[in-house]
Amino acid sequence: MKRPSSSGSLDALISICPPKEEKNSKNKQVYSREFQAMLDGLEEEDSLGEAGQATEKKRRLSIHQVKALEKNFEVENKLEPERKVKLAEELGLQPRQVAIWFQNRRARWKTKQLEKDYTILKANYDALKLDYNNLEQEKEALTAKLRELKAKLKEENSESSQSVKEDSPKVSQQTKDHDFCDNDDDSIGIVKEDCNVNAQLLISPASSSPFRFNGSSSCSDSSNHQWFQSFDSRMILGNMYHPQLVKVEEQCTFTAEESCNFFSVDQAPTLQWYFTGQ
DNA sequence: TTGTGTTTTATTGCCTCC
DNA sequence: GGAGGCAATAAAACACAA
Repeated sequence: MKRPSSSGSLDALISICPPKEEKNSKNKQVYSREFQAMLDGLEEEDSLGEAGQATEKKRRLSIHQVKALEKNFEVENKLEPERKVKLAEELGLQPRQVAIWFQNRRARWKTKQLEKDYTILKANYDALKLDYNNLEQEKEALTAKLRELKAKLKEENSESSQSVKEDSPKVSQQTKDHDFCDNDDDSIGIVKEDCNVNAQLLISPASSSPFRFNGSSSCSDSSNHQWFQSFDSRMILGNMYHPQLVKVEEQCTFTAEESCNFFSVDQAPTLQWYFTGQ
């Protein structure tokens, strides 16, 4: 027994021959109370040897005892000394047995609690993972869309520049003068006033958080990178969107020339395939 | 019936608190 | 220093398939 130096030694001796307990919990359920009491009496006699000596045998608590202990555990999972003694008296157990039962019960409860916590954490993790996967898919879809748009833009640019060259070299020169991205500070000033884009972007319905961009974005900087940043910030703030998207867009780099042509005053209408007419 | 895995009861050793 | 809590573990009791 634990701590034999203290009161444990007496408890140890007594607990070797615990009071009335059924040998088999099944018996308790099968027989009547009176008959069971008789059986218990016989068992108790059995547990004491012929000379009344204690035979060391571990015994399970009766269903009744366990139920009572469970009830008490529900009320308070720790035992004050008075409660322990009272409970022990009520159930015909040694206070030490009650204490041990509570101790073991607390250990079981803790294990179950850990399992519960693990289940909850795992569910959260799975949900997050699913969300992440959806975002990844969304990211890929957007990247593909961007690539497609860039290709179309390039195509349009090459076509229009060819036709302009053929029609009038003077107009071509004018276009060049107003070009947004000639790295000239003055030209940027012009673009600031004129460059205004109304775009509507529809994201695939498979998206976990489908959003609709309906933006009017003014170019405030010659850097295409920064333009995309402000563009995305609006989307994120307006749609509670995830930050990953910002990263995606930041990674999708237009070359300086591409972005310049994109916002060239003269070439704004070349995005007609992209606008919805709103 | 028996082997094996699980559950329950009890012990041990260490730690903290008063 | 004693009381009590906890983790780890032993051992008995139990459940169950083969």
